[in-house]
Amino acid sequence: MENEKENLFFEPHKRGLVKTPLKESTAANIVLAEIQPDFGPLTTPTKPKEISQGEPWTPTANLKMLISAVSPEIRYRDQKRGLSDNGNGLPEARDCLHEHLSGDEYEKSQPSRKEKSLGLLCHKFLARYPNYPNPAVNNDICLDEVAEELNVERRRIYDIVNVLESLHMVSRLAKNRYTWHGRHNLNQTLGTLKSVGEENKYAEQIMMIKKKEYEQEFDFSKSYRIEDPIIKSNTGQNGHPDMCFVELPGVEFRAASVNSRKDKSLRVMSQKFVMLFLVSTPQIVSLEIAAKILIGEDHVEDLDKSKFKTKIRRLYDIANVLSSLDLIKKVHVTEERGRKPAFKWTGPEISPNSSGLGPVLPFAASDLEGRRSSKENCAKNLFSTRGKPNFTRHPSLIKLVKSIESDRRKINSAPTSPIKTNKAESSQNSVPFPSKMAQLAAICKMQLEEQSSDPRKKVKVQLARSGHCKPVAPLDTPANAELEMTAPSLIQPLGVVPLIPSPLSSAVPMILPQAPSGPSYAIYLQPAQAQTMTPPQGLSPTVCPTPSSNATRSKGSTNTTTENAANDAPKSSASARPGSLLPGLERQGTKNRDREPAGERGSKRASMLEDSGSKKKFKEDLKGLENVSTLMVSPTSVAAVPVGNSPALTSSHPVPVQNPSSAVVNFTLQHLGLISPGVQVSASPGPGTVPVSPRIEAVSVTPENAGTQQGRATKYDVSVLGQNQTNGQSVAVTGAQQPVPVTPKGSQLVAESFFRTPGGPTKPGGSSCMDFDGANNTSIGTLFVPQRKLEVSTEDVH
DNA sequence: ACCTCCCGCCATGCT
DNA sequence: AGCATGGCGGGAGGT
Repeated sequence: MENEKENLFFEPHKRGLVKTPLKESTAANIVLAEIQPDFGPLTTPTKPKEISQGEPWTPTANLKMLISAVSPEIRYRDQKRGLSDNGNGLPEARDCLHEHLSGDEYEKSQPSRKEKSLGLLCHKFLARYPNYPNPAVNNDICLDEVAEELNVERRRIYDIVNVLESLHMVSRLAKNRYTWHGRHNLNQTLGTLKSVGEENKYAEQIMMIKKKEYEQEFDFSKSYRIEDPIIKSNTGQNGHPDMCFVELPGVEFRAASVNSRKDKSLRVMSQKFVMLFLVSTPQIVSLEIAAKILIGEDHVEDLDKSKFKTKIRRLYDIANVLSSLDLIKKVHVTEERGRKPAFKWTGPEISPNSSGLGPVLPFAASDLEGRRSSKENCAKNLFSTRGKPNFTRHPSLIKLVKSIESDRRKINSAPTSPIKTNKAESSQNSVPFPSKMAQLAAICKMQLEEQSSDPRKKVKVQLARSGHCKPVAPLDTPANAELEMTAPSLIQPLGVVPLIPSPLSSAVPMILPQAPSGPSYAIYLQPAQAQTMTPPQGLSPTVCPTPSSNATRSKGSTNTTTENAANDAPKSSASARPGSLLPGLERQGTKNRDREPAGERGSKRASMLEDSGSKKKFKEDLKGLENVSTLMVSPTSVAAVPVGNSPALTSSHPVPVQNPSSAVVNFTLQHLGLISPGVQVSASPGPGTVPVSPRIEAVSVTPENAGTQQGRATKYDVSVLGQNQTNGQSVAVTGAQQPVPVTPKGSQLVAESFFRTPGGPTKPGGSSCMDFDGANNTSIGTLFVPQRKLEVSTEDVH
């Protein structure tokens, strides 16, 4: 029943009509279909495949598909094989080919394991939907259809969807059906996750683990136990209950039944994993540490090797999806002991609580109880943990959400129509370009960069633009986003607002319909604990360092660099960029940009794009910077930290998180060797604040596969880095030019389906930054870092 | 030999 | 009972 019903819905991207249940019939057919598309795109603009057929997003999707096809990995493989099809690397295509091929060829054609990777699959999946979908359009996703179209088992789709769900990029509508939200909620979600992570003292936990590791190193006799008592103790005992699944209004799980599943561990793990990145200063998290922390929360005691291994496996799964989203990228941290797989956050810098959650909490607390029941339905399971839900939504919000949702549903259900044509056109337009591949690559790259960079602004997208816009919505969106970008305020506000955690204030915002700039839904989840909790930031200085500069700040520099590096492969294609030329492409690029402040991205982009040569160089430079910034290694660090350093850890009270956090961060960094003792890292709070400025003694980076580069080891001076960053930032700022701001942000649309709360953005507790500094100073003095050298090498994520 | 992580069995829980 | 979900870990491809 539901199935049928679900089937009836048509997915936006698909051509609506179809939905035949029939298709299940033969996989072979499916395969073929897919293949065609894949091939087709390269040569023909037309989209053959059924999948995207008419969708508005098709063009984009096609591009993405192509890009993915062109991905370094694939190319690499092709080279090995000697295959050089244009991007035919896609598995599906191969499958089809099989029939025609024989023997070796067949083997060659067979999809390699990589081709079947979750990351690639996720790319394909993401290619189907716009980053910023038009809420007015039906954004339903039918898992069955997707699985068929992508020619994968449904099980795989669940893996992807679960992670996306954890980021609120999709929400479950019903059995087999999800609604695509894209990145509209991403910033908020990340802000919330960051807040939660801070509350949970993840930074401290990370420190503790590292500390232990160090100690162990020194003390060879000790065995390395995965489990960390400390961690354990920290968790939960501190009075910090585990967190609950972070939910955003409008994004919550709709199907109660579905929602109630048991633990949804993958979702929870995903959120926690993301939290680790958000709270750690270097924003590099090794799988080992992540696994330990995640395990620690649940059952420290049980830790055993197999459990650890399983956790690692899951983390890889999650990491693959996050990588596809350009939120993280794989790197390696090399220590004396050896290399450890790790991931670096390449997503947007998030302001500490953009969502404003922290403050909100208080209310939540009251609500909690009442809400709890309802909440349970929705999310409780997510974060299973202990019982108390840390975050919840304000009742009023819930109501609003419901009404909104209902509206949205209506809208969605409404005959959407449209869209595809535009896309098709756009896609075609793009086609004209000489080298499609190049274009694609460029696009991809850009997108990646943008995406990764910052989300800060989320724009809502609305597209209001007239007419065709709608259909095109997705595409348009980007433009809008850009416009909004101007309103970095969303994110930045942090600085402005005093840390004060005014719960109320935060709460209020939520209710508000949103300001134009506001991120999409607001929401907040607050921990049940709120009571105990003090607003995280609150404590300390309210001052925000860089309010004005936020845009420029760190994020731009760091993230950007990273992204650039990551994306390099395609670079050559940059030329394609000319947005004007390619509507479709452009749009995509734009989309990505949305998140960020226009300035940074634009500037970056511009520079990059301008000439490939310079671009390349630029890229390299960035990369170097990136490496540095991210990793910084300090060979000699010192060690030991006073355990005491983090009283907070031990203490259960709601101590001001930030202080501890900052201290922790510093501590952590030092341990890691990322920063030298003298150096302090600023927490990144802010939207862009630059995180680290430590001097790096030596960094060795391993180039990613992308080809990017060369380089391996490079040493950077801090000062240099700083400069670079600065420059970059400034540049970026100026660069703000993003093309297109066509529409006024105004987005009235907002009202339609989404409502955003201004609050989130505004409230940010910018404080964290400040706090950190203070904390750092103090902590720094005391901490010692063990000597070790760390190297980080970035690799492409498979 | 280790790192990744695909694959799909099978438990869980809703319909 | 049947089906949708998704936990889980064996084992194999990659490097």
